[in-house]
Amino acid sequence: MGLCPPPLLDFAFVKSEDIRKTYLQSFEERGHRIVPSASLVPAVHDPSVLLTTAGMQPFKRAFLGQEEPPAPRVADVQRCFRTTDIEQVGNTARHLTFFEMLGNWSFGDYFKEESIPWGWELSTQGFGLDPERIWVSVFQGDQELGLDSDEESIEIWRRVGVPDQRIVLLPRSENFWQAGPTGPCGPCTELYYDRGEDYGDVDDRPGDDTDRFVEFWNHVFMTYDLAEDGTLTPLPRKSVDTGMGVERMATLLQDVPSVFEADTLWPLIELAEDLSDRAYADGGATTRAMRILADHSRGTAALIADGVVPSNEDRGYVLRRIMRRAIQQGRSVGLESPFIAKFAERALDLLGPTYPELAAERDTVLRWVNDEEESFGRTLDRGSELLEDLIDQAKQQGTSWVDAGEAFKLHDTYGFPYDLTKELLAAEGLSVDDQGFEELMEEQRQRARVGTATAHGSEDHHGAVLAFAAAAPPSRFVGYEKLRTETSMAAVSPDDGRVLAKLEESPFYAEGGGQVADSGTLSWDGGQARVADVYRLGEDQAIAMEPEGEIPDAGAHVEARVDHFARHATMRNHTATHLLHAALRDELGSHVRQAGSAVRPDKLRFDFTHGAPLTPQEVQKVEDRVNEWIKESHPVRALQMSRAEAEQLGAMALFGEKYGDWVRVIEVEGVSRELCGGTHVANTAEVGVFKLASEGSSAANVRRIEALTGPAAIDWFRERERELERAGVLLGSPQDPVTGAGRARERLAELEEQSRKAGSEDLSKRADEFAGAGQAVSGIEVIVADAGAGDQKALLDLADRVKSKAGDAAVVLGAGGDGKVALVASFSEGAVAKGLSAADVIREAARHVGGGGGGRESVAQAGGRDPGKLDQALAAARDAIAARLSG
RNA sequence: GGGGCCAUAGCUCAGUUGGGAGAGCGCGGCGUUUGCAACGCCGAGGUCGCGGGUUCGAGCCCCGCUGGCUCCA
Repeated sequence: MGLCPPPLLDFAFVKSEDIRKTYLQSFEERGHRIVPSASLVPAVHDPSVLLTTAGMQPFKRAFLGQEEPPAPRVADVQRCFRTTDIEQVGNTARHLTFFEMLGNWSFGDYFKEESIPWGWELSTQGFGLDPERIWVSVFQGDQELGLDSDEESIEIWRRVGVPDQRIVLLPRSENFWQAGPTGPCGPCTELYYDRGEDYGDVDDRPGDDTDRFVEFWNHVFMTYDLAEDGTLTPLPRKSVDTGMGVERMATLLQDVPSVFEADTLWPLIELAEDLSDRAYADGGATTRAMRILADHSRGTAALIADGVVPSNEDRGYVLRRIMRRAIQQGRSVGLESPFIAKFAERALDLLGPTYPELAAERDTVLRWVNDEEESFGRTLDRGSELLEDLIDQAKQQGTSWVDAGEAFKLHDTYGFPYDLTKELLAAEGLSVDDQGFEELMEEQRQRARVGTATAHGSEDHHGAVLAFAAAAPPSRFVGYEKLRTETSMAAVSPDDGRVLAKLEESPFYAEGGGQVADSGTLSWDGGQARVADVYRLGEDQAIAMEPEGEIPDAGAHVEARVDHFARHATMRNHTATHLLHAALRDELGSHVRQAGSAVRPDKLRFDFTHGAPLTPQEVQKVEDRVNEWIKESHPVRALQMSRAEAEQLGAMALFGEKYGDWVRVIEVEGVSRELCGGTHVANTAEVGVFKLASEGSSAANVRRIEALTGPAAIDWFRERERELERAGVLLGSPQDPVTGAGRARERLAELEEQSRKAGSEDLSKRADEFAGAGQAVSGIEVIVADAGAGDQKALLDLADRVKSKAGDAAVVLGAGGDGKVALVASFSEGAVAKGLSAADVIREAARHVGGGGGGRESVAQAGGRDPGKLDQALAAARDAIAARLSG
């Protein structure tokens, strides 16, 4: 290589900002288009991942050939989030959950010949790394794949000047990349930097799990398509996917021991030191806690800014977990809540220059972070109380441990961190069985996996539809302009009772952006079909139809007609959805973000992030606001503009937009702008009327509103009106149901009072009668009688009165009617003292009427189904009492 | 996607083989007190989340739903 030019960067002063700039500039100079980081929330079209876990994620569809890449050569810095190594964070010098990846990409453009030398050049000249300390790894080949070692890469490395002894061969597990069980894959080659023996052993090698050799740049060469049977077919367009971790590079270039000391994270550690009065370098536990706090709080800020909300499912749960871990670690070093917001703010300060879109969400981030810290505080308080009980129990029983099952329940059911359980127990000299706890955790994981595995099933069908659509050129969608078109059938294929069809030109909207697919008809010479569903396949679509008559051949002339009535209803609901979104943000705050929606002809459903139920006042204000906009007749337009323009105009973007040059923005003049591919009315007045029908929740911190517009809303009002009328008729005042109801209510109270009085008098009179009709046996007044009528409660009441009038008494009363029998027994203390048991007596009696019963010694009740035998039952009761008293 | 727990008076909750719906705080009235605090007595307040089922009988057992909490994927 000859003379090395002086490094562009001075180790001691290099900032992470310089690393990003150097990298991106270098690739820009090499013809790459620089694109902004995608959101941490992946595109809606990719349900396979929860979060953006790698730099290549946003380009996955481009690599798979399902989407056009923004350019043949692209470079970017991508924010990423990964929880696979979450347990390692804090323990090692390099593991993080949130990190940034620099990457350069070739979509069928350049390959190894360019990628490897550029990697070398930028590492040594751009970043000024010592060439002598750079090692590389190369794929060593794999028998199962039938591949030899990657000689091409080895040859190129030699050529740029890496000696053989610093080229290490690694197996498939390390240096062969694949996105999944099938699909594009290929060998990779990695650049390592030797940090010296201070960080490991003399005989360490790249690929070993120590901190001596730091992998800082991976180059993946997508070469083959891996089929299900394991065979490899060369890809028509070979691609390159590389990734360089910003934090790792900063660690190397700033010459600090771990990623936590690099400028991307250190200010967070400093904050922890300031607030806690403890030193990061102090010892194992403090160091670890501050590292976790730094990493997790940064991840928290980034996730929330990208629209994730703490919750108990999916990505919301990932967020909650790291938030709670961060809070707990903070507490463990003596921080006093609330403190997470301070870390989130500093994290946003750090991320802001690179990702202004994150910094813009500051208020939202702080709001959720404070909310969650508060609710976690409640969880901890409750858990502490439960744990106190366990500690008391253990002490009382004199044991030195707490059952693993109890500790697990504390964690599983009440969300109380296991670490904390152990810590608090240890302070009381108690322990818990770690292994038992782990076993219970494993069982829980097993259950979850089994459950998940049985859930999926329709993947095959999706694949079949994809394959069908791929066989013909993409359909032109004309549904924004036309609801009817004459075109020809591009492809037809039977599919599980229905028929898949593809049109050259289609007016049917395919399900997407929450809006359901259009319904309609297809007709051709010799038959017709109902359009049952329209599948969205990227930019393309396929139709599931239910034909009558002959099935047409591909190429047949067809007339496609959208059900315009349903379409127009859907358009009203879609525009209303945008109005609702805007009204919610106005009334509740800018933390409100769409979290899913369903726009259908009959109603609309809108999920959004918000931490509390809406008050009736809020509901009314939102409804009023939407109706005002409708009344004001705002024009609604669909605009095509560049992504940058849209951002500048402040269009509300949904999570996970794609890298398109042009975006479609729906503008409700003076009200809102949203990126949206759906169909809308031309003016808000067309919505007619908006009625919020229900407000509830779909997950923690996510509210769900269902609403109606136009005729559907009017139907709703009519239905209410009819109900009111019916109620009025029933209440005898059809004109004024409310007065009628008030009157009925008063009358009811009056009658109840009268009835109670009359009953009470009657009861008293009858009690006198029964009390006088007893028979004294061994000093106990035995009163057994048929009370005529009454339910359990009335009989009990009566029996108690009789008892209190008769002195020391054993009272058994029965009543029959309507196929049922009620029996009660009420015995005085004196009677019980003589060995009588009301429960025993009542059971004996109940047998005769085909029932059962029970109770306490002093009071018991029973029922039966044979009123005709009530006399026998009462006789049995009398006998039982007599037998007991005389015996 | 799969589990666990919870829902009883305005609030916090108790209610243990299924057998008369409770406590504390709060509220109202009366009393003691110059007044307040405190205390005493009396009282109002409940579709036991909703809907089914089992049973002679369900707050309690079973199923479904709604809402909340929580773990795992």
